[in-house]
Amino acid sequence: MSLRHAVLGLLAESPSSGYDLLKMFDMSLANVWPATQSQVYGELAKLAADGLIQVTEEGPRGRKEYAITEEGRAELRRWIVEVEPNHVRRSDMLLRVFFLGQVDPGQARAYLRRQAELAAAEVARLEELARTLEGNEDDDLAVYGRLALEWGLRSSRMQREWAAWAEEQIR
Amino acid sequence: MSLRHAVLGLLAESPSSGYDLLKMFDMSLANVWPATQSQVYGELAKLAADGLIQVTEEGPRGRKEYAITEEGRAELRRWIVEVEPNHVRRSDMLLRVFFLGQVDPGQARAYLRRQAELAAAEVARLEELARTLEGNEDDDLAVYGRLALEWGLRSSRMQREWAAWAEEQIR
DNA sequence: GGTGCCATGTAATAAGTTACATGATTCG
DNA sequence: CGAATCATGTAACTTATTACATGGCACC
Repeated sequence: MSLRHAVLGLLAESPSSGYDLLKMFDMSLANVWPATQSQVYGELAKLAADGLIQVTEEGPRGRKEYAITEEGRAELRRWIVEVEPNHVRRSDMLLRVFFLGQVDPGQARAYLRRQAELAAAEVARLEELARTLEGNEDDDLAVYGRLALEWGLRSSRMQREWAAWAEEQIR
Repeated sequence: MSLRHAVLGLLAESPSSGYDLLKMFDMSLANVWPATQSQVYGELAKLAADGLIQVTEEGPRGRKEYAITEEGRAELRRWIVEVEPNHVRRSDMLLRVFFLGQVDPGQARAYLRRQAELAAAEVARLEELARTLEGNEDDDLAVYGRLALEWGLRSSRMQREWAAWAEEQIR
């Protein structure tokens, strides 16, 4: 049920329309919890039905602005502090590693080299993103988003180094 | 479509029944691509219908042993070397980080401390697992599984250190 | 007047989880 | 003979993806 809490979390920051939320998903949550348009609109309807958010304004073109309710805020806090993050993580990148014995060693090394390159590119992308965000420490989302970004950086660097190490192991 | 390739990969190693595969999923792939019983049996039926695997033996209690076909092996190799791993990764642990401004700083720090502890426990679990597996380098799965295990170790250590760092940032 | 963006929704499909349902065989 | 384990399958539900469908408004 994390999509629900992602929407709730964004609305806790500021009232927004589905369209606004979609942009926020693409800009700030894309690396952590991507969501599609159809998911967002559907979830907004359910959250409103459950009283966790409300329509506060209707604008042009059928625009509906939603705001979080007190009940919604309580639910968000409960989720943050009481619900254990679910630690199951699927990785088809690692799944392929298990089966690298099925291809020849040259291909296996090439696969790992490619993963190292992708990770290096990701490090560059995130470093660039960090520069873009620099100084923008106004809202909570930006402050705590930086912590998440740092996680991404460390994770990508780790993957780059692991892949290089793993390639070495295949002889 | 990774479940399909996970099953194919295990069958490439040795012919097995659904029941056998389920145990392999729980033992070796649990951290990388978990699967449930109903998924495995369903996928076996589809793979057989598509000619990528075949029933090679019927045992007691309706046991059906499946083996990969040449077609299946080709598809597995194609997937390993030609299909780009999908790099989207959802993390409700990091999603909560974005919204830590919604709870008080003490709770935010407690959250990060808890994540550091969970990561430390995971490091211990994987180190123990590495010791258990030591010397067992007979089959490809064990050899390449070690590479995946190393990824898990590095990842958990990174997370432990990141969480400790992040907790420090909240003042 | 037309292009681009704002804005919302639905439908179909795929993937994953949980629960239900059943029965055979082995071993002590 | 009873318990544990082996063994397979189906159904209901939830979550996520992709595609379809529609139309208003602003600005040039």
